[in-house]
Amino acid sequence: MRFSKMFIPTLREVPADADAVSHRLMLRAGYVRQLASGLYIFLPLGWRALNRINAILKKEMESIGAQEISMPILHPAEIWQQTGRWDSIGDEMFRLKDRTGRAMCLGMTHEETMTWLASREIRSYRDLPQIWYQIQTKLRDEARPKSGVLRTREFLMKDSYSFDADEESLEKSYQLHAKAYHKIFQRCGLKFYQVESDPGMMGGVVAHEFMAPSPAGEDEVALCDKCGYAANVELAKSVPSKIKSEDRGFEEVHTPDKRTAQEGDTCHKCGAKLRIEKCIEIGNIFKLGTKYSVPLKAFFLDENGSEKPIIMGSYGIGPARIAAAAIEQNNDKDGIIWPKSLAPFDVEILPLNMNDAKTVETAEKLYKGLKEKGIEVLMDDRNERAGIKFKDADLIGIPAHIILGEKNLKEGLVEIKDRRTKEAVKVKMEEVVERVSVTAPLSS
RNA sequence: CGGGGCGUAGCGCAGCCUGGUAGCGCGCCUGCUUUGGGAGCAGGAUGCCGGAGGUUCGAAUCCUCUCGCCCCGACCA
Repeated sequence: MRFSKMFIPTLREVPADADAVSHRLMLRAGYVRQLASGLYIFLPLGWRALNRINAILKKEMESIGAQEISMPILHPAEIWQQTGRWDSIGDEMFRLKDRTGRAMCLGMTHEETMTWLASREIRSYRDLPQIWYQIQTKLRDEARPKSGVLRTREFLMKDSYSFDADEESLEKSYQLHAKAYHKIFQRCGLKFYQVESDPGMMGGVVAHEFMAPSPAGEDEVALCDKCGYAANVELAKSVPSKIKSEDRGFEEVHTPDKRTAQEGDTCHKCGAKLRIEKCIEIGNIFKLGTKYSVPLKAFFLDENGSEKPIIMGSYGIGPARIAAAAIEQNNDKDGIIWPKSLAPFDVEILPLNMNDAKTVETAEKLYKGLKEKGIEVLMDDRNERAGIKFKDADLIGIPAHIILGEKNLKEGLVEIKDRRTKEAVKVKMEEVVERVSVTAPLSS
């Protein structure tokens, strides 16, 4: 795409309201704009990055046999009343009435609708197992939206739901998801941990969260570097350090079976010191059992003809959180440094002087050549000064820059620069396309 | 929902304490010059000072109410 024709409103100055690094950079680099508290508009660059994440999600979900469907986001109250969550969830649920006065709500998640579907369509053990997923909007009236795109009131979520005949089969579905999640986050270039977590309102027995370490995160994870134990501090098993508890004095009320792990505590498994790290929750997986299938009457007949509730699991990933976490983990003073798999474009061409015929001609040739190789190219064809192009390119964070300067061109050379290392190599014009197509990922 | 902060030009801010009819930087528009790290000169446009009510001869400034946004906490499929 041509920069001159694309809507990329970069900001020189830091918007006052943005605090988290990812939030600041997404605003400055022209990826998002805020409509209201907790409501974000994704601009062309932001939407491209999100779609790259979604493509990875789809591919990895399909590879474990999950089937994509699409659920409404407007739900009738009845199904939520049947599972009891209509009453157990408070102000966080957006509620409304339709014109006839029927109570409705906006979907915070889709266990109810998915289970409703299963209850109508799945009758026999022969229909199982199933995994259904969608990438769908969720709405939650958050008490406090914060940190840009990290905690919003409306957001996209990849949510999948497994339907199995028994516990062993559920375990398989659960492990398939865990493995797929590892692949997904690896492909997204994230540093992350899988940790034990509190099922919370979901009401299952087993749950894990996928956590991307970042100071902007809202969660804390207790990690043992020695034996690999990792859990959300909310339920991490740990041995409190004596010295520490004495320091805290008598104000501290000890509740031994339910305490939050703290820095300095020791691992209950191996006795080594636990480390606490702030993290962004980028995904979670839950074993739900029959919590939803029983109230919504999602039953099937087993081999012996006896009626049993479907055993369920549910699994979520927040694409916008992946994007934000990737930025949190990959940036420098000049801007974003996208992992190659998530960048809105593979390479950016910077023709420094658009008034120089040779520069323009070469840029056009490279632009065409790269596109023919299936490489996503952004060409900064604006009639701007070199400095502005460099600054914007660094901000936007496309991993590779091809720099066309007059002097180099006279010798038939162009520069290929790595956004992360800032190292540039001079390459013969004719070799550029070949060279870049080796390093840049073809969009897959 | 508790605590704190902030709403003045597209963005960042000053002005408010001590009322007198709105300013700076960047951006934007025009022209010329410039073109390897956010250019120079010359001209130009832009404000319901978040909203409502009040005090006053006079309100961005003082008072009351209200709306919005951010941060801390509580909360959080």
